[in-house]
Amino acid sequence: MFLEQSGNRIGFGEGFKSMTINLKQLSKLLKLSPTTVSRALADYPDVSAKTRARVKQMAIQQGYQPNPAARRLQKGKTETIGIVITPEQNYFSDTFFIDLLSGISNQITRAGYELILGVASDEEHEMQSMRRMVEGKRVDGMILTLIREQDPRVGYLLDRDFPFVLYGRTRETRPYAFVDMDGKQAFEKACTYLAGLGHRRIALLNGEPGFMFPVGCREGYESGLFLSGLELDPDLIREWKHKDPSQSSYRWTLELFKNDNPPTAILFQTEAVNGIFKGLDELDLQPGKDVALIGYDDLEIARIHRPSLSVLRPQAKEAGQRVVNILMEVIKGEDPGKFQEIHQVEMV
Amino acid sequence: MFLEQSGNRIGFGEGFKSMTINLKQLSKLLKLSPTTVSRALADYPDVSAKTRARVKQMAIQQGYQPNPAARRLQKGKTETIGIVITPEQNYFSDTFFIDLLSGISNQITRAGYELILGVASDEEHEMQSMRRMVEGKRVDGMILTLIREQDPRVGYLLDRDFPFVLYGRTRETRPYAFVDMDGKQAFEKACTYLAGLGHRRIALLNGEPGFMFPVGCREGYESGLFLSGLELDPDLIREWKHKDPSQSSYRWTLELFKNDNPPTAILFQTEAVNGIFKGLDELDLQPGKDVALIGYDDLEIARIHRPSLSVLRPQAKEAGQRVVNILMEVIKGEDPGKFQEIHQVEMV
DNA sequence: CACTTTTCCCAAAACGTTTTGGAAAAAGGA
DNA sequence: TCCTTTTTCCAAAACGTTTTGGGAAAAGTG
Repeated sequence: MFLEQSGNRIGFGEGFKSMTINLKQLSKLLKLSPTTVSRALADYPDVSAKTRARVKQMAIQQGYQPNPAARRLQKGKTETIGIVITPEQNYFSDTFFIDLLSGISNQITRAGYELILGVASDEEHEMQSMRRMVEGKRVDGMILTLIREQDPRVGYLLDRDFPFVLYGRTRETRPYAFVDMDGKQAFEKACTYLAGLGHRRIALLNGEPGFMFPVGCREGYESGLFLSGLELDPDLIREWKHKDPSQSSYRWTLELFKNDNPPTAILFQTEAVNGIFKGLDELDLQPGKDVALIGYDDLEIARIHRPSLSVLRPQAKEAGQRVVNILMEVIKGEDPGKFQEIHQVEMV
Repeated sequence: MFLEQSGNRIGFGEGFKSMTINLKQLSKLLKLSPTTVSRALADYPDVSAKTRARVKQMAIQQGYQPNPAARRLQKGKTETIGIVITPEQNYFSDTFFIDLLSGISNQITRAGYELILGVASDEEHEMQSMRRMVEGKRVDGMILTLIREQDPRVGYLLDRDFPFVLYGRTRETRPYAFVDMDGKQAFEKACTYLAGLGHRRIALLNGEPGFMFPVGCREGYESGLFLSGLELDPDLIREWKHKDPSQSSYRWTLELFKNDNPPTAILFQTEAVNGIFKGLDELDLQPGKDVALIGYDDLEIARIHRPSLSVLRPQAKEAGQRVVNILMEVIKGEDPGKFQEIHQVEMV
């Protein structure tokens, strides 16, 4: 048994592999018990101001960092939260998701937590990856994105009373926490705006059916038409599917203009942008001139290269931070039903 | 002291919060010592085949998973590896990076490890995030991407003998492990291919100076010109900068065609694609017809919507898997210098 | 049979924290 | 002064694993 092998500082020739100092070693240096040092660092009131200061100073000087594994074991918390992303869904076709992730990550770090990431190729692996995190006691909470109308993940987590927050919404009667963008309001605004410019034929190229977000967009679109006194033409609404080339945004764009009375404006979500441009190009229509376009998401393409395109820009970073703050509350035991936020979307 | 509060299975009304079973509880169920159960699960030879089978079956039946925190504390390994990404660099403008991440994540999961993610807005935070992981004993190894010619991260990790693998290369004399794409060979091939088609004026719109990858691309470009008997015209080489609009790929595209003897083909990296298209559009030049284009990276735009564009497609997913496998070896103590891989890039 | 070897199992220690439940010393109150 | 309260510290237990160092029983060996 050799407790004294600290070996710190009094340098060997080579750089020591992470001269990691212990609570025990630190306490020895301070001639205090580990208990006191631990409590000093945690600002417990039962350690005098003087020694607390002394401890903290020494801790900094020695570069002491509590071993996370030990800490987690004792506290019974992992201090990490999990997220699973799926490449399938074109996640990264714009800066939106990275902004969201950025907000999430920063806030998590600020809380001293860790973010662990799973990448799943499909719905099944998505669930599998999440179960590994939850059942393997690897996370204290989950963040869910790309929510479906019927989302098994939500039921799973609710069933076992596991903390989570949705970025988005789903059809579920039990209360749960979410942060969502107001797609309805955004599309309504965009629609009335276009109508105000004189457009009478406004098309909606809506996102993948099965997901929740397009539902709101459609509601907003319909409500916008109604408010503007325009009637809804089902032929001006299309839903593209990611996996089916015959129902791609490109195809649908071409289809839209086969109409005897073609649209003069199109509302869509970001993922459709390339298909739309390609389609318009083929039809010799100039975006912004022959056809007005308003897309949802802070699209790089739109911002830099296509001034002809209006966008609805969600504040993704802020939303990410909110998601984390809420999740922390839920982990603490707060009622998830209290946290249901719908954020407004600005039009640019 | 209440050791018997297992409370498993014999259900209460409500679903128990993650009926997490213990090694101790499991061993009690089996009437074995925790030691034996642990060793049975780890396939130690000193437990009989019969009990090993019995243990494993019970473990599965009870859904036993070892507590990661406890395991990590005891083993002195975190069983997690870290990566820091930066939104700045347009990381997500194409599927390339998500493919890389996907390969990394899957392989890490397969090894029973965890991937923790940092998102840093700039170089400074990038370093900071990495230090937190390394010095906070939160990871066993690091994966680095977007490597600069002079990259302080590499020096930092080498100095403290911490395991890491680069996706890319840097200027550093000490041996280190990396997986890189052969940008030189790819651009050389592309260049000679274009020359073979009769192009005599081939431009290079190269990536951000300071990063390592464009260096190889330029070498390949120059070598390709040489092999084709073409002479190098410095006026056909431009380097765009992410932060400087006056040196964007868009601006440079316009510039290139102010030349008395303008290019008939352009080589570039993916990030420049939008600027180039915008520029060509403005000049009334049709991509693929008036100007041949070859871009590096598996660009969604190119694949789906712009058949006129050739691409050099790195096998990002496979590369990600290799990075992880190599990192595992380095963590085991293998000499990093042994692992230096340069992957070929296919032209599509 | 007596001895050695092999097979199979286990008690105890260890990993590095935080928390629990005091206890000694100092301060306050009469 | 003596008793109570407050302040300040600490020893020991606990978190849930894996590893160490045997030890008892069973199986070979002569």
